[in-house]
Amino acid sequence: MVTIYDIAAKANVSAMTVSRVINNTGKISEKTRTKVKRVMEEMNYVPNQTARNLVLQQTKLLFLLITDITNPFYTTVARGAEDAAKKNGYRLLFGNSDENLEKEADYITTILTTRADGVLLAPTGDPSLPNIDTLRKHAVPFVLLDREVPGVECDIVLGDSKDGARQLTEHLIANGHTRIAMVNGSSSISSARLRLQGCMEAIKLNDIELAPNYIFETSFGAQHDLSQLADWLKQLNPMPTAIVAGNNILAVEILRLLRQESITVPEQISVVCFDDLGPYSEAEPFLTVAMQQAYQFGYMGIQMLVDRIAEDGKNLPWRKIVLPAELQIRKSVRQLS
Amino acid sequence: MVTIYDIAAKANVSAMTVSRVINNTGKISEKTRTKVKRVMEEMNYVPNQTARNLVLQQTKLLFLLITDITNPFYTTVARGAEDAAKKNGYRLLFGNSDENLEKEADYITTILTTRADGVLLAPTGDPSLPNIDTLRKHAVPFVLLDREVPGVECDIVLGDSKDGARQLTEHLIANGHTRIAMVNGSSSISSARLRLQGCMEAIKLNDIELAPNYIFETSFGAQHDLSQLADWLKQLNPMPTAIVAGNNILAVEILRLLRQESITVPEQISVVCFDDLGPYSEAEPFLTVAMQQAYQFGYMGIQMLVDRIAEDGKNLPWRKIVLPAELQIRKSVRQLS
DNA sequence: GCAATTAATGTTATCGATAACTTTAATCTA
DNA sequence: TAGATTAAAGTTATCGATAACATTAATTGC
Repeated sequence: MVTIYDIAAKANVSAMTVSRVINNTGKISEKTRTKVKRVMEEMNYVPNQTARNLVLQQTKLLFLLITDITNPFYTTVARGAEDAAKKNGYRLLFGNSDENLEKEADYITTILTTRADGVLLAPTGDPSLPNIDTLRKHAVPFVLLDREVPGVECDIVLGDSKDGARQLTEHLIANGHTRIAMVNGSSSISSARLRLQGCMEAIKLNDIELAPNYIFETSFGAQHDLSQLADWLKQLNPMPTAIVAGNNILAVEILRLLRQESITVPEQISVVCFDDLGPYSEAEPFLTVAMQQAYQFGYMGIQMLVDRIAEDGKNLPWRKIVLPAELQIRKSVRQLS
Repeated sequence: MVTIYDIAAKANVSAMTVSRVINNTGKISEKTRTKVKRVMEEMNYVPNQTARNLVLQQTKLLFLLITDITNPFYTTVARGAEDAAKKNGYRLLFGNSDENLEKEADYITTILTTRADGVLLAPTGDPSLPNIDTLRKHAVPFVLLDREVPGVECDIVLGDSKDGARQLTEHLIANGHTRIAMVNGSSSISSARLRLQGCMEAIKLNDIELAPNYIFETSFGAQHDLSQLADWLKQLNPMPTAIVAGNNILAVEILRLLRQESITVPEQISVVCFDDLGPYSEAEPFLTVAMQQAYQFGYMGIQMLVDRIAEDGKNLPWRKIVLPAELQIRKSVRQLS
């Protein structure tokens, strides 16, 4: 590989002069500048970022750790993050924790080792606290994504989970539904808790009664096995007329189960959920959802992270951005009577 | 940040001894090993990968450059790639060229600068040749993904595009279709060419005639604007009874257009395509597709790349893997009399 | 019991860049 | 025109690790 010294030798200048030309710093005569540039061209010189990182003590690398790479919500987040990173002169590394605390811990180690300049992190849930503490201990700037963690004061981008869930539920109620069930992610995840709260509030405000077993708690990730969900559904008596899914992935699983059981949507049961289903939903607009501004999650998250890195964490107060969710009415809710 | 020297000082040994403990090399007495390890624990030591990269002349970083991050095919590829990278002790950096040659060139520069050890590359098409030449010039090991580029001898993972397209078309013909149109990606992309060929072969073998204007060429990416596609469709006379889409994204766009025009699928027109639509297709199995082994694309691609890096490009012959596509019959094809 | 091994550790140079300081030559000022 | 200033370079040290070689102490063999 061609180094700065090879260029220096061929151009008959010192390495420092070459460095100055590359970085446009210091005073360089036009003559040597063009000469050095020509030699760099000739020799196909590419700066060694590794060496630069070492001396500059920064990598210009940010890390985005998401919990489910197959979820279009996170794919879109990634896009926004990528664009914002690029705009700010950073590159972006991705990781996927699969809603798994150990994988998350692994990635945190990777992040420390990689010496990324900062992390945009969707924690797996409240138990992520030790992992986040590791970041803090090593003074790695980070911004949380989508989920709050009790005990962690930091910059964060959230969706308005409570309000979104309330909207979904109100919509069901407005369509005459009163037997509303909910399939939700783990209660150790702040957004899952808020979605449940939003749902319950709407129900209470409308003087509806809800049996406790109408709420099923599982993981936000794809289910390997639908049998538990199936058992839960079968045991409900009377059957709910509508199900609120805590996110898009759970909605897909519910749809899959209902197909399997030959229960039609929305004729026999209505289904709504949080988060959209990606490009496919445009072609076959079916599910009624509370749509989140996924791209903005990523974009603003990275923006806050970059600001935090620039401020060196000194005087900038913690910032919290809450992005509203918007009800997108489609065809998965039946109008009752 | 704690360095190897801080550990050395506190443990009363040399930096080299610490390095040996970290890397489990050389001979170290059990006593000093445990002492050093304890000090590392105490001081929260994390090795500086940047420094290591510099001296070892490798980054243990691989780069995956895909052409569309919103396409579930590539998301799944990414998963396979991530798993394979991890298994081989590498980390993976992603990039998204958006089917755009300039963005691709940008990423190639990033890759050179990052000093990634290798690249798994889905080229935007035949015009990617100069970008690939840049990689070659700098001796960066790479493996191509999904698309061949004339003039480039290298390791490559492909899908059997021709056969897949043939299967799709034969399926349409078997269902009584004879007026078959195709919406395809750019003919500067090898897989698009092969898919067209496969389609044509099936048509010819069955003595069907096909007007040239039944073939519409566009980009494999999402269309900003459906009007061109709409114009093309309207001008067809007679209307086709079936459309073969060159990939999943195009199929979604076609479905979107047909909805907009109130043309029902499959009643008025049948639609099939290459590549599956991700998890949703399980919940709402609708489109008949030629399913590709996306995960394997990524997994085997990285595996080949790692082998190539290990062999230092010397004696290993170029390898070409062709993964079959499998017809997945669902509900978007109408049986004609 | 003493040279020859071997085990355990230390020293120095290096990777490729940049920061901080130094040197040389050219230009300016009174 | 001498001394001060500035422009345009060059030198040396450094970032944090590891490779290669050097050193010391302990153990072995005959």
